Amino acid sequence: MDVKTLCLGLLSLEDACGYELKKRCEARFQHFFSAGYGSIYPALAELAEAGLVEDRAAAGDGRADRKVYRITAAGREHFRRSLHTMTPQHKLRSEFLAMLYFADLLDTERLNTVVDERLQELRRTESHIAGVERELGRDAPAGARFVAGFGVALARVAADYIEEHRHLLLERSPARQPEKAAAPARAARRPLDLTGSLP
Amino acid sequence: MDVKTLCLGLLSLEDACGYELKKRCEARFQHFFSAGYGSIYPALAELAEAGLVEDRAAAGDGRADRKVYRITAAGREHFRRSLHTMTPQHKLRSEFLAMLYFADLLDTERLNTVVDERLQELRRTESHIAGVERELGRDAPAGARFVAGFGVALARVAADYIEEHRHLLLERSPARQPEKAAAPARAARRPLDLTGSLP
DNA sequence: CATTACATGTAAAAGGTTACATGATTCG
DNA sequence: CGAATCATGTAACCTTTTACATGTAATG
Repeated sequence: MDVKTLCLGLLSLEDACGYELKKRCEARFQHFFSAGYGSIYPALAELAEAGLVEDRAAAGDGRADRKVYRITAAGREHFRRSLHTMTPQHKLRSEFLAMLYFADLLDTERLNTVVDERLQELRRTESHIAGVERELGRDAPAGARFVAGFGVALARVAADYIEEHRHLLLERSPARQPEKAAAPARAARRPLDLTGSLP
Repeated sequence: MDVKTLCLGLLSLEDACGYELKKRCEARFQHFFSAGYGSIYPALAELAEAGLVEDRAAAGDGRADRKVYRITAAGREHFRRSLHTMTPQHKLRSEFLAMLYFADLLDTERLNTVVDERLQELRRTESHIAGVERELGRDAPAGARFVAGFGVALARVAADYIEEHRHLLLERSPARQPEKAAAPARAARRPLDLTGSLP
């Protein structure tokens, strides 16, 4: 599901202009999807060209003029069909975890800064989604509640794991320690085979 | 951290050819990073051009000839520096969660299939990383153990949450139920404002 | 008066995925 | 003997990110 499809989905719930769409993405999907103006505006233009949405100019009383998009019957049908057709991916790319994998190469201060920042972000996310969750009444769509609950649960566990295990990252492995002691730096390298179970 | 930097990192642990690098990514980083040949081979070429790695041809006894890459002193320094310079991102893009947000629009069968498949994937991932973790001895780098433990913990919680809460997705919200009863389909739409707390 | 929020776009660049092209060897 | 594994690469394509360009209005 690309930004285009997600916009269509959001428009299936409520009319909006591009700017609002971005705000809604941030509010609801913060923890698992992001979209910038650079992808939203072109996406809306393509949707309109395909007849899946229509736009009407709305004079912003006070604010700037807006272009409000409304989904068409064809758009609704298209979205529903794409939900049934696509194979939903779930992709994580974490430079944070990649970095920690090489924790041996980081000095203590840097390591602590990075971990602290990630922790803050996770706690912020956790409380933000918890807030969203609270505002959803019993009559809110099941999906919205499920997704919010999922986000809270995951953020909490991630933060807890990091807090409970971060101390392990400071126990430098004996194999690399010698470098500090002016050793020739290459002689001590013992290539561990971590290839793992599968291939 | 792009594929280029990650390759450099892997080469800081052990010499390898492009093919091996991909296998190692899959084995160790499966749950938070992916890289195809289409990004690894060009990355290695660029690293070599920049003098951060060197390659020597290795006659594959039996197998095809390989190009084995070894990190240079400059490469080691570059990698260490980039670990200290970069701002580590953590990006999740989940079409799965996006889809569940719109669970109202899915028929029961489709919903169950999608959820079951995600669950299987999570359980596979969980046991795979747990396997990797078991093979890491006490002398393995702290980062490798931390990252594996993190992966197991998260995969477990994600799967558990889904199993415990999936039933909620089948309770269709009353606001959308009328569609089944041949209602005009648009009249009943009550646009809930889910904009959320922040902006 | 300055900054933030509202509002819409474009263009270039970066990056990754997919498909293609090729070939040896091993395993069942 | 056919399939899977090992092995290297290229090129087109798709998407997203970033930077740019512009302007109003509310807020502090």
